[in-house]
Amino acid sequence: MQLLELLAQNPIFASLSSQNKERLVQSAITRNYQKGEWISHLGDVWPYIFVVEEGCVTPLKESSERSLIVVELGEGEVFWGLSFFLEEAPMPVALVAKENCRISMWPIDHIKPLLLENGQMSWELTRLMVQRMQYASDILDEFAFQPVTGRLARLLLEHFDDAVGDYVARDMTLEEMAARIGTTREMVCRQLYKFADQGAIQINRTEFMISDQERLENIAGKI
Amino acid sequence: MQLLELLAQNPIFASLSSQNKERLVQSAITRNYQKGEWISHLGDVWPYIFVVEEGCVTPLKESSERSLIVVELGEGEVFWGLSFFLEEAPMPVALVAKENCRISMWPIDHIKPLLLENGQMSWELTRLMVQRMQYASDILDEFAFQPVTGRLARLLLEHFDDAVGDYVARDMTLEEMAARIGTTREMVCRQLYKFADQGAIQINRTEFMISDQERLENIAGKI
DNA sequence: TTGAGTCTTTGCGTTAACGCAAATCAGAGG
DNA sequence: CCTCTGATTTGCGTTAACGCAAAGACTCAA
Repeated sequence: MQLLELLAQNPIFASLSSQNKERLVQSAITRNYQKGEWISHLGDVWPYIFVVEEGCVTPLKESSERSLIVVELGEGEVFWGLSFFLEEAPMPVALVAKENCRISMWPIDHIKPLLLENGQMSWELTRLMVQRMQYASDILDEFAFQPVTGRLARLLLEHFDDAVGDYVARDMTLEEMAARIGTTREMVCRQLYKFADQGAIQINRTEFMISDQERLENIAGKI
Repeated sequence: MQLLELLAQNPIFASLSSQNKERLVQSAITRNYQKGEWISHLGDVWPYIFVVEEGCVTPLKESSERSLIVVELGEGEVFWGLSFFLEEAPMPVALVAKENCRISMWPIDHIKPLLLENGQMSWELTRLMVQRMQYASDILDEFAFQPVTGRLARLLLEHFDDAVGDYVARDMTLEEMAARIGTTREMVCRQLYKFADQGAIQINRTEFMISDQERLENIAGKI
């Protein structure tokens, strides 16, 4: 999709005059990234806001030995570095291209004037921020209150919703699942086969299906 | 301190005309809460923004059997329910009075017009939001990557900074510490005495001191 | 077809975290 | 001073989570 169209469809940019939108398209810094390439690093001061034009970007946290995939940003989604709003604030996540992708970004100087004079744009930005807060809050909930078992069950339910009653290819590696729920690939593997023992799922090396959704939901919610 | 003065000192409200500030003081819903009283509950739709006039309010998360104290809001600090910005969004935390306190709050209808016409106010609000994000992100980091040991060490360092080299009263219960780092009081107790064994702190039933700050910092950072 | 590289699976041993219950202690109030 | 209440401490047993290493299986390209 054209950048202009993406902006028009995004609640944050939609309220701008078409002249302003055009201008943004002109001034955008557009870049392509290969799968696996790093767009920015944890701790960077990275004062940009960007929109994903094509492909998929994943913000992720890292420590020695572990990483945590926080979310996936697909076409049309907007994200920004904290120092976009707060000078010197370092990135709390790194940005990595999950697939080959193209993003368009703007430094704060290009956007702040628009925000200050355009209340609606600020408002929508604030709303998006609140959504992100809500999301972050849910993740924290899981980490604080749910054991690995519950977090994995939840991941399966939301990521493999088309696997209810049907075998589908396992399109996430154990490593990736582990990174999404904050554990190790071995743990994920063991848990998967434990779910299978309990009859909630069926699994083999390459395929997978949710055979008893309700049971899996119980595991996700209550244990 | 007078509400008007609190508003004047708060970055968010400071940019308003004094007339608008006066008006806010007039229209504020001011309430007193007893220590331990609940101001709002987890999951409520609570479309208010408020400032703590006196005392201390703690947002906390709850599950059966556990609770997690996210932060403490002291005099002059501002907080809001998510549905202040996002209709129907439920509170991701409950609000509890940590001490007797007084807060002044406003429903969204009173604030939104100010935000839309006052870019500076929106901007400051956004900045505060970003700070909160950063904070939330740090908490998530701890939960995802740090074991109980590290989280507790960190808590000691930041909450008992006056205990470096001096005995101070233990003014947090084990239960409270547990709630701050997401574990149980027994775990906290055991860990404290383990720190003492390692020579990082000295502790008895009522008092406590950090005898080797550096060692504690090592535990907080690296383990 | 072979071989390197990548994933997955599993066995084994270790440490972390937990839950329960009993024992102990400090402080408040009579 | 005595008692009661609530907080702390500790012992014990159990489960969850982990790390390492080895063994299979699959992919892709030479």
